[in-house]
Amino acid sequence: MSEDDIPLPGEDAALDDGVRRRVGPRRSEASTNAVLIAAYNELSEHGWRDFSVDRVAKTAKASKQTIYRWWKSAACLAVDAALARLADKPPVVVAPTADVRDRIAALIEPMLVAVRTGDGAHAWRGALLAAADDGDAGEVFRAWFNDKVKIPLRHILAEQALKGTVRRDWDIDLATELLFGPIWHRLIAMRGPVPEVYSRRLVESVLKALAPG
Amino acid sequence: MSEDDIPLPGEDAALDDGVRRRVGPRRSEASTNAVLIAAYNELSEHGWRDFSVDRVAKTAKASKQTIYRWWKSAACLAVDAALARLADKPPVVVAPTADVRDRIAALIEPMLVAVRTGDGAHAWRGALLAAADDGDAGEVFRAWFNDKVKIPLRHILAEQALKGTVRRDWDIDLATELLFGPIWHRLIAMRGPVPEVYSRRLVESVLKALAPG
Amino acid sequence: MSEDDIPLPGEDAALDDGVRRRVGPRRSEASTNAVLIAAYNELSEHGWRDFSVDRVAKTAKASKQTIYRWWKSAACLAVDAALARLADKPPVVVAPTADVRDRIAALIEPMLVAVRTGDGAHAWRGALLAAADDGDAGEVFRAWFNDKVKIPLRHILAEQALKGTVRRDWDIDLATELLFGPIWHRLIAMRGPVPEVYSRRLVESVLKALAPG
Amino acid sequence: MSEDDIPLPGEDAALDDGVRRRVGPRRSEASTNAVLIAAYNELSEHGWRDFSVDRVAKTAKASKQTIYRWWKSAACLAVDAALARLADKPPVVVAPTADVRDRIAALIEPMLVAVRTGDGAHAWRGALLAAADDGDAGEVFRAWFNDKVKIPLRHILAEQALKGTVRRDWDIDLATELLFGPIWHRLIAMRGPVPEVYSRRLVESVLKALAPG
DNA sequence: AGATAAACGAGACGGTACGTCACGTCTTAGG
DNA sequence: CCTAAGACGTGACGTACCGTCTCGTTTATCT
Repeated sequence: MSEDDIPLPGEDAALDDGVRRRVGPRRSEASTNAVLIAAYNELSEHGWRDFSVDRVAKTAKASKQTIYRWWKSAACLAVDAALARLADKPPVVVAPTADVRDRIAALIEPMLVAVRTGDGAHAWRGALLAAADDGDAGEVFRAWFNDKVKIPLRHILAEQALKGTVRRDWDIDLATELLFGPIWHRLIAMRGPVPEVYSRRLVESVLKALAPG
Repeated sequence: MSEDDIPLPGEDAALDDGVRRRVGPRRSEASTNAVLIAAYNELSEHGWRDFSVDRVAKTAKASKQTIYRWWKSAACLAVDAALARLADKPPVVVAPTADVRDRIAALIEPMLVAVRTGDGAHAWRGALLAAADDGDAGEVFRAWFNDKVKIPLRHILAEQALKGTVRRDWDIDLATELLFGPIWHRLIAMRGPVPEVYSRRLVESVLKALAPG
Repeated sequence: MSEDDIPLPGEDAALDDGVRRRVGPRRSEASTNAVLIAAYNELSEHGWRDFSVDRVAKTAKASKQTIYRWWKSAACLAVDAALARLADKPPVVVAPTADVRDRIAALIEPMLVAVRTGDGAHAWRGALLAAADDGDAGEVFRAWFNDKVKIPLRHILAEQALKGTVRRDWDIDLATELLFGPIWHRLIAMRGPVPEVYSRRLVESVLKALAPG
Repeated sequence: MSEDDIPLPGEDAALDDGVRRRVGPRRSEASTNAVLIAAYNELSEHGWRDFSVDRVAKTAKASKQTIYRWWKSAACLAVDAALARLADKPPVVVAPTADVRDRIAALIEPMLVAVRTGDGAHAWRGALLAAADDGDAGEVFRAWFNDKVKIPLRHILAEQALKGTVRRDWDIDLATELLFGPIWHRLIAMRGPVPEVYSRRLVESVLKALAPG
């Protein structure tokens, strides 16, 4: 969300000639980070319905103006905060030659790790609710989901279909739903944590559902 | 939620002998219904985060006190409103001798029908978010879910396990997650409607995941 | 207030002939007293603005219906409660042949005694405010004031005017104001208690203001 | 009340050196005035018990938050509103060499003028009740009373005592009570207006009570 | 002895207001 | 031009009372 509007310091917009584009200070990285961290904690402590921008501003020692300048809505901030926390972790790298089960598991692993702890579950539940409540926030979430899950999964399944381990009329929507739906069920509908040894089962059920024949 | 506290008029608590129960006016059925309907509409129009008890009270021509008297929280009211709407519809009846696929489909059909329309999807999305946000509301939802889905499904799967069409170590949690998770994914994460021809696919993936061998 | 509407038990309305007047139970004396006491305490604890009929009903174990049946408004109840407490005390009796100073002092003494204690001051302040706020309650108070103060004082002053110790054009309003105004000033404007040795001073200033010449 | 907390625009706090005091917007003068006027009207229309901050906010087009930010309580606002109205009028100026009767009369004249009209009487009755009901509001009123009445009167009486027209053991409390008590009696206890030609009589009774001998 | 009617306790009801909190916008002064 | 601070109008929160009402019980009088 935020990164799309105005470049963070460092990754300044390319200016073709010597013409100056903007004067004055750029977006403050310190402030941005403080807000994201405060928002994440706000989510994990107060959930989505009681998520308060006022409180985030106060704990981040940022002004509300600053928050509203860079995020469209509280919901966008909430989703951004959860995604930013996810992006902080080192990515799970799996060789393209690895077992298909491991490669699919790598797509859900980061989220599963994130919601393992109580705080993480609370925060992610809140972010999900924000994405469900608000159109813009929903788009932010779905853009991430498309990028990090749907497209990679599509590649994997296309490959497997060629190898014959996946039926020819495989459906990417069915696959993603079977992979993530159970997580949402645990997180949202059951309001519980997501158990540790879980990813294998999810991968298994996807592969069974997509198995040829 | 509401029905548990004080009986609605008509379904008065059985009194064995002449023992007096309560004096004074009973809970107003008209008011209860008006509130439930108004809450349902509020959910479908404003979603969960902007769900306003003030507005519900105003449109139902009820006082907020009356609402808070009978529902623990706005979230409980939201969930109750969605469940009440569901309970209004004639239940899907399937003979115990029917095909297992039809019997399982009957468990998800009411919800699928409810979220088919735009309003229904909005309202149920809101109710789900409410159940996710609030502990009490979550319990109301899970009690319903247990009653109407989990227990019936357990019966069916136990039967099938005896027949050998379902593996012996079947897991009721896996089954419910595979049945409903995809619906939550569509409704919450994708913020979209749930497609018409869907229930067969859900049933199929469950049966595949639970198939013996 | 209350006594005017329906007779208390015992002082039943005279019925000329054998014609039936009313059936059923009469006004409950126990309930009436409990309400008056509870109202007095309510006044002394919560003042007038936070005087709550609900609370009075609860502490008197009376129903609100019963209260509203016998008193026009909360203000009337408040004034009635204070006056009833005053009427409980044995009246100050002074012989008509006593010194004029003592006879006038006897008119203010009961009130001065009542507001000597902290509770009494609170309660009477509340009752005064109620009488000031509400027309009906004001009438109740003024009726009492007229009965117990103004008329007796008028008698005394008329006598004294004949004797020549009071100017011929004496003004009953001036007299009552000088007698009670200072009490209101202490009670209302200064929010304080009324000092012990006070009545002599009040009487003195009245007599000085009304002295002939 | 209000003026003490944060300076109104214009009367900014003196800053000795270049030290910064506060950033951000200052208290809105327009809003303050609108609230005071609305509160005065609210008092005169609804009295004290039915004084509604909601209504004041609505008619002043101000938010309740703004009201509670600058006034401790509804009672404080009520007293402030009446005092502000009084302060608007040009003060009654009397030369220190004028007749003592006129100088004392000047102390009660503004209030007498204020309560001459029906609206004024209603509003001031309300303000008095507010000051009687609430400790903080009482202090605001008494501070004003001390400033504008008690201290000036003390000066006058001290002078007169030296001249011998007032007894040596004069009592400032007795004096103020005799001056204002009758006004409260009319306003509060009798719920009536205060008659036009009144101030002379009040002054007279004070001087008589304090006369030497 | 019923039957009748009123008073009672309890408390639900539609309202209004409370005092607080958060929203998103706007204003000020510093860097 | 960004930032922190924070005042502003708007409106919702959950609670407390208002005065009216509806219950089922109790009590007193009349047939």
